[in-house]
Amino acid sequence: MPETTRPARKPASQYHHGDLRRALLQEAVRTITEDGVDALTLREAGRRLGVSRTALYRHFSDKSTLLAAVARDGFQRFRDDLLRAWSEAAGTRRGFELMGVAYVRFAVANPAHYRVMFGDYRHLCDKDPELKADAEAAFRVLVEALTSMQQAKLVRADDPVLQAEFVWAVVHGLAMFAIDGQFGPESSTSGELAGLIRYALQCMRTGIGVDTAGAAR
Amino acid sequence: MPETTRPARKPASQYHHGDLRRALLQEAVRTITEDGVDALTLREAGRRLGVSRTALYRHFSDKSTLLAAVARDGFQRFRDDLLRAWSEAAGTRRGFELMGVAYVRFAVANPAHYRVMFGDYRHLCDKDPELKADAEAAFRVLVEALTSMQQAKLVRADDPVLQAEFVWAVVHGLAMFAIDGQFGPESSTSGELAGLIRYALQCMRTGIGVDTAGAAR
DNA sequence: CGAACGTGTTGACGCCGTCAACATGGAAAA
DNA sequence: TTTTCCATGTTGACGGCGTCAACACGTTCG
Repeated sequence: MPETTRPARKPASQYHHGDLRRALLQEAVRTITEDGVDALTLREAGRRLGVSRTALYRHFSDKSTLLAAVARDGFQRFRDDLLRAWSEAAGTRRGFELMGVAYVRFAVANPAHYRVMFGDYRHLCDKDPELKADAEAAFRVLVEALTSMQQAKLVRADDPVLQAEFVWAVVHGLAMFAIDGQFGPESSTSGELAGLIRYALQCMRTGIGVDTAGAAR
Repeated sequence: MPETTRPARKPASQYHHGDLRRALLQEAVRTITEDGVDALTLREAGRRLGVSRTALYRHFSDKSTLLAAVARDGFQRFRDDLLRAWSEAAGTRRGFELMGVAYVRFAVANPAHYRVMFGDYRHLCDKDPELKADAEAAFRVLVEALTSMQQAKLVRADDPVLQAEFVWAVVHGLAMFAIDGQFGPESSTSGELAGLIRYALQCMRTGIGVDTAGAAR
């Protein structure tokens, strides 16, 4: 009758929650996504889960460790999204663009979560060393996509890490525009944003493409 | 001493501070730069200035309004830096690159301040509408530089705002790398960073330059 | 002179993160 | 089986925080 693994049971007595760590992480992500990171409160999270205010300390050493876990969760979902988009047309220019769109879409759909991931990355890494591995795993999707495109002669055969860092910079910047609206004089109509994305993709393609004169300097 | 429940008060000479608003802003910038935004406390700021914990409320409506003022201050210095770098060789490719370097240098020199500026831009704009104007003024430096380079036929004559947004995205991404270290496998030796910057500048130049085949799509 | 007002002060409130001490109950050891 | 142990959850307490209300001071202007 039990569903999953052995520790999965919460009978009459709810003294032990079952998987409080997971529930706390999930609740934190929900709160951050819905109301922003400032709205995240250990006490309130406990309240919502029907658990006391300090129960959390059995699973996270303090608040910023919880935040680091939120960031890790973000990088994992993020990597999944990128990978899914890429594998929809892997090895092609279209797959690459799908990945770019998936990137911006993630940031737009989870702006607060995205900000946690990149807002104080260094400090969070100190709190949970595994965060770095998750972040790098997401980044590696991009590096490997570029590597395979290099083999297909779709982009110039530069150092793929450098190339990936450049591409990341562009797409991250686009994501920030999408999240924050723009500095530019006027409206943030979604058409504007789409135009910017198209333009940036074109510049990027020209910048790293093979169909271009090589490198000076 | 007369007797009317009179607690110790400051000497009359210091009762009015003179320019408390400016001092508070300056102190907030200092704290954020030295110890990060989480270390900023209204009470502590008051303490450091020898002023009571609520004196601040005569000059800022709440804490995030103070933060918005910090961001404005940042955008103003930022604009100055960009403008100074550009005018060192205005109208030339070199001036443009100097500007890029100045951008990253600002972010590296003031990482926490930089994060306040871009961390929750939208929310801060709600708190102080003039922030938007300051941010746009900084952005305009870039737009105007590109415009003048278009006239000199140093870059392609695309919509200068779109072009500036693309360039901003690249440089902002580089700045994030510089602040956070990288995701990439290895160390963030300053040589690594310099290499990335050089590579990105080259890609960017190819991407927006005139010496390239025009636009597809 | 006195009233009004901008500026700075104290007191109080409720919320927060965190620590220490205690309670509980399932699993391992006896 | 019974006993012990330990991971997990609870209550109490502490100091710090942002903010509001009420009050004090000193300048300025009628």
